[in-house]
Amino acid sequence: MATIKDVAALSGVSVSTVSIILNGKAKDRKISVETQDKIMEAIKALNYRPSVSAKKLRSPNAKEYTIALYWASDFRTNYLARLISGFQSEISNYQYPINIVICPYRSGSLFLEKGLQSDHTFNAAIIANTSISDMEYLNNNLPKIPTVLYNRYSEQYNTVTIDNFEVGRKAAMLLINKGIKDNIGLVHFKAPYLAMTLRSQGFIDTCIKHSIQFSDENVINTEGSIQGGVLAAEIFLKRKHLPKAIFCDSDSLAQGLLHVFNKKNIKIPEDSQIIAVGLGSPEASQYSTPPLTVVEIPLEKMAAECLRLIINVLEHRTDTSFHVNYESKLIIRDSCS
Amino acid sequence: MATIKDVAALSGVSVSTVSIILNGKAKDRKISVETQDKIMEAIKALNYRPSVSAKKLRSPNAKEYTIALYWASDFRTNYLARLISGFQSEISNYQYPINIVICPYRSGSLFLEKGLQSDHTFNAAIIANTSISDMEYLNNNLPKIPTVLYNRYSEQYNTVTIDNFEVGRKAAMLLINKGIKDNIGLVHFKAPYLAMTLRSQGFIDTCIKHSIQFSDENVINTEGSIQGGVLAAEIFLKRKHLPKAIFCDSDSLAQGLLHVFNKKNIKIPEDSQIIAVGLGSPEASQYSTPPLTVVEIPLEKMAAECLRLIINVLEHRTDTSFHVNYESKLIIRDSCS
DNA sequence: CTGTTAGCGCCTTCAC
DNA sequence: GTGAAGGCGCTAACAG
Repeated sequence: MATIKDVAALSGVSVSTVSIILNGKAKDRKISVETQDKIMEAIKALNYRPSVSAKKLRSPNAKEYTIALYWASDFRTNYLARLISGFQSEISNYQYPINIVICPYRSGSLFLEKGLQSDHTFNAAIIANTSISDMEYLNNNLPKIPTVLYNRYSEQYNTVTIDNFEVGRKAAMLLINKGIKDNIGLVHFKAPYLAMTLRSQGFIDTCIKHSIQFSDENVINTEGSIQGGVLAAEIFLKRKHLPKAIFCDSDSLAQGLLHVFNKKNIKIPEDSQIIAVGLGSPEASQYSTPPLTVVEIPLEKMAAECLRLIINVLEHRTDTSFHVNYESKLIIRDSCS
Repeated sequence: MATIKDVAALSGVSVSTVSIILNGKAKDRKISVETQDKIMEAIKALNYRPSVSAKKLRSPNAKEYTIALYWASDFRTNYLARLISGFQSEISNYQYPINIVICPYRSGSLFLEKGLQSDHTFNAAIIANTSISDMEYLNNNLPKIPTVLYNRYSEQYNTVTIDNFEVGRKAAMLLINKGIKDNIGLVHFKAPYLAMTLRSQGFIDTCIKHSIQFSDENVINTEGSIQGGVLAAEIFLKRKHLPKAIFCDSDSLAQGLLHVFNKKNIKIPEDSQIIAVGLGSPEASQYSTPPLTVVEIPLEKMAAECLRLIINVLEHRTDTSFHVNYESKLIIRDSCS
């Protein structure tokens, strides 16, 4: 990048002259129009852009933190919206600016992200939805900046989590307590994410533990979108018997099921009950047709906590690493009641 | 904020010693443990935090832009998610990092945002969902950094817009072409946002122009959430005659109507047709019960365009200010077909 | 083992 | 009208 010095050299004046013009004080200092034009030309020719770092360094520096949120770009921006809400509410508690920078990364390629390995980009980082290989990378390459993991656990990191296995277990227990004994369906997004696998595992293990039939035929891997739920529903409809109850690893998937079942006049919950993990907008689950029973994940609170804790680290209020665990909450609505 | 110099002074060593320790090179340089402890203590005592600006300034500076997105915090984070998607896809076209910082602001209080009036915070800004008073402020106080307005028009700014009036007109024309002649409802979020007002206005004016009855009783102001739509639906249900068609100024509102109408076994579109402005997840409208007819706003494309254009400005590829206008798109689905 | 110093890009004060 | 110099916080030689 060209500097003010380059501009000065090219236009044959001194740096201070350039600086004066850049700051719109040309009139005050009575700089000749020719000089100004010369300098403007040089600026364009060199594609000069002022360095915010240099400016910030010089200015009486107010306190300010810039915190990166690493977000796998194949994850639903719906969930991201909930984290941002959480950050917003936490940020309002502070007197100084806290900048959240959204850093999308390709799942499995977190190692490409230079920001984590440099200490001149962000003050701290919050890392969300890492895949198993991303976790492996992180465990072998500690970032240069303070870091919290969002909904992932590692001894070596600060973490804010929920018990994902328990999420699946809660869903299974609801069905079990309702006396359902067989023909249970499971829809999930097949991907290398531990959190998801744990939820499904919690569901399956709990079913099996209570000697509930669980046929592989009723486990459907699909995309993590409403469309994915639509596809899953169509597969279920081709079977002889619709599952009596279906666990969806996200509410997006469940919305897809609801759509298809409603269209085909399949009654929910009479013909098939639906329960989902609450990751998207809680309002959307609450007001779907019919309202969706969910194991709600407190994404906003977790995000706010991540931010609060990482700021504590930045301010030297925390010495050791922390591991905070949140509770998921079963919300029973008409889709499974 | 304390500096490395303060730390050095307090612990009675030189700045370089502190720097060595901060960068984890204590072992290499064989700094005594006592010195290290002394320094660590001083760091905590002074609550010292390294300045990223100073570090960045010193390091061989790769090109990088930090762009602020000003987003009114009372707006739905759903819509925000779509902008972020748009940014993501655009960012992937560049070889250097483009950091998007989400700056939430209180609607009507954009003037409090110091980042716009300083040039040592962000390289550029994208400003979204300004209220009428925010626009007034902006027109009288040009920011110090290159700026684009998102879905707002002003001569003095770069702008990326849609024709909001036309959005309402399109919705009205659909109903008119279907031969609906009276008892039309309108649900919107009453707030000082020009874009919304324009959409409603476009709808109302078009109805009136085609000599369609339009009673004020059928215009409902509510919150801009699904809950708001639920409330609106309940108000409609208390009337003698349900509107034959209802225009919702956002799909969130429409989801609330769908929920209530479905529950009360009111048939859509037979008993009442629903048409909405598509601001939330397009997938959610597509797969609701019934699928929702929307005038879809290309939020992602507009966001990507904002970013592309503002980078052109930063790179001196654009000289004059620009005004780009996007087309909304009527998508007819079962709720009004 | 630790200290001194130059310089990253920029702006401001002072001098010419 | 314009230039020279100092310093913002930090690191990396280079000196001891």
